[in-house]
Amino acid sequence: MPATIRDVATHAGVALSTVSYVLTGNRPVSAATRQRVEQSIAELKFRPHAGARSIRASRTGVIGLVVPFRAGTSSRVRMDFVAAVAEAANRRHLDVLLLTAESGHAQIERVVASAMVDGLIVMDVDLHDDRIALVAELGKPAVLIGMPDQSAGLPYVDLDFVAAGRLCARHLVDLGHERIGLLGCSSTFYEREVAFVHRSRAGVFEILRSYGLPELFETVEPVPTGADDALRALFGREPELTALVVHNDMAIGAVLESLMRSFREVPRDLSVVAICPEDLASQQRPELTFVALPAAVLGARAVELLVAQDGGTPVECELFEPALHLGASTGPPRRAVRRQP
Amino acid sequence: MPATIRDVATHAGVALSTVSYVLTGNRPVSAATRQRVEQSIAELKFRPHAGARSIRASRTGVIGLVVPFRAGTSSRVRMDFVAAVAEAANRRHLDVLLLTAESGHAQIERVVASAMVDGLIVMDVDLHDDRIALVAELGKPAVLIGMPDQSAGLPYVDLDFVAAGRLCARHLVDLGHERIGLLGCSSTFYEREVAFVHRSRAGVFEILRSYGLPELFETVEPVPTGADDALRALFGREPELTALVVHNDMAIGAVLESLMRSFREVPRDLSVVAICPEDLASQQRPELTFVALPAAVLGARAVELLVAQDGGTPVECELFEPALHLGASTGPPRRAVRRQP
DNA sequence: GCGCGGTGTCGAACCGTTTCGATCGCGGTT
DNA sequence: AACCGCGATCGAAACGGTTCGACACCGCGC
Repeated sequence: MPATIRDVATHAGVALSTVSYVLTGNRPVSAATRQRVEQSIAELKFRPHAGARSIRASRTGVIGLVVPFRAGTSSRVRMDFVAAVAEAANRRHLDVLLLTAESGHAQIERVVASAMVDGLIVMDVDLHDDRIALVAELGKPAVLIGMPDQSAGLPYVDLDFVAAGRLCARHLVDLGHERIGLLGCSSTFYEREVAFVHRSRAGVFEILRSYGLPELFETVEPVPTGADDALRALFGREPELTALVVHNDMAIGAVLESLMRSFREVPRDLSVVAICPEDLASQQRPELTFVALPAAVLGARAVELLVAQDGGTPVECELFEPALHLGASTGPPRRAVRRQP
Repeated sequence: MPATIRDVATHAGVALSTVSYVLTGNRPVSAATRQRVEQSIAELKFRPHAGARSIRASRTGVIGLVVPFRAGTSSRVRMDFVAAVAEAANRRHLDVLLLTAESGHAQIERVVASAMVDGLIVMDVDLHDDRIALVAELGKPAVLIGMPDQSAGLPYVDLDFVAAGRLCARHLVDLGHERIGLLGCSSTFYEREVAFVHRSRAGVFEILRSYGLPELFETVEPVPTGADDALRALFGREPELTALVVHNDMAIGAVLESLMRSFREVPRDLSVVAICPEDLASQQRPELTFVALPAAVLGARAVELLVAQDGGTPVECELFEPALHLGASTGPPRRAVRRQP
């Protein structure tokens, strides 16, 4: 029912191939002919059939976004990434195919092997991620969002979470804190060795160790009492706790609320620094000192690295330098002591 | 480079068309032949080329999910819907193309006209939504998530938000509350006439009016002070406020926290009932009395209505009956008065 | 022994596009 | 006047599948 390129050719009185050249620009067409063809295209409301096109052109204009929606991880950061990738793709005139199957191997393989996508962006990367080997051997352009331990030659973009962890811990140490706790994501993240949670913890611990401070760490589980439980455990191990690093965008609000309920005032009784998206930090009371997680930038950058690969550009990774933004949630401990490493 | 159907045919020693029949099942094939062909398919790791297939079969196995990521609406409910649709689609062996362009007309038209999708699911429907006319005249199967004022013959699934609003208000009235406030979404939602926020307000107001109670309403803007501002405005208009309906999944936590900061205890000083996803309600302190927003069910149902349309089933809409779940956040006001309509 | 219907398989046409090689018309050289 | 070069256009062959009509083969009843 819809018009085909043949209909356009007939209507414009030219050869079918000429229409194609107008469409693709793969050969020069005289201005007069081009105009006639374009008019016919408009009149017939012609749209090239994406499938037919993909078969010869061997590209689809679609990128696959691998983002497993695992149960209980409806994180807001993830959503920011998806939105950023989609927007960046649209700017490049690409569409986005969502690949959300939980253990997505079969889906990834199918979608690539049947030529539905030109490339892949893989989110939610683990340190040892068996999807990486799969994606690498599929031979399509691909970019990881998140730095794995070995990337099998795939490019990645990521925030330098080790540096982010260091930044948070050092800021608190510099303020004079000696008992600093880390609240992370849910324990399943650590068991699965999700890259970013591991790295931020490594960065925090590195600083604490270098100052001879204890490595206090608790996960925050995605249950109603998660924040309460974690804080109770932390204070149980170290009653003198004076500062907190929080790397868990879903739990930040609950942590602050839990502190309020237990009558600990931030930052008077407890300093808090978070690793989270900027707007999330500025929505809290008090406004947080935080290391920004620039999901929009990373997502957009991933798309750009992906399209660059088509151009044959050699693989390049990008690790973004984190920055600490001072807010109203950190200050010196009650009895400040400045330490030397 | 990848194997084609011709390679498989040669390898298996059968005609090309026979392989196709094994693949599609469009004609009977003897068990012996089928087995030989399947073996060849496996050995050659053959995958039918999706584009080539789509051209004759005139279906792609992809559905388009229209979900504009408008700035500042990174709502968690939206994410739940996306996840639910994706999961339901996967179960049906369909893939999901994300259509997120902000004013998506051009993108929707392009994707449908170039035969990239077999059907559309449209989220985030407004009362008067000009995308509906567009989608309707494209002539592809489509399902709306959200009930518009006129659906132009398109089927929709939605929670009955008017009934949900009534349920919340009536529950509070039944408990004896006489000064009930409604906290809605951001004002842009009401200006755009997003369907669900309008309907829930209509339902709440309907009950309040029928009991002769004042219609107290404030929007909660997506800014750090949004919840504080809204509550201050509400108490400014009605200092005797004893109950709250909250329909804003992004603000619930902030509202509760703001109440706590102003030393109002829930439900002793103020009853709160929310319209939100179940797990969000049970994550709050105290656990909320709420009307569940069953995103997973609605999303899955939308996919089913979509695939049913291919079978030529006549269009059917589904409006889900809301249910009130009692939690610990509602109770009688300090001085209970039971009212008659 | 022969025609019959039904099953399985084959070859060829077709889907809508891109792309290759060839042709055509034209102005400028020699 | 014949020739060359060149840009614009054309026709036909791909691309990787699906589908239609025909045909070969089989056991069956007469």
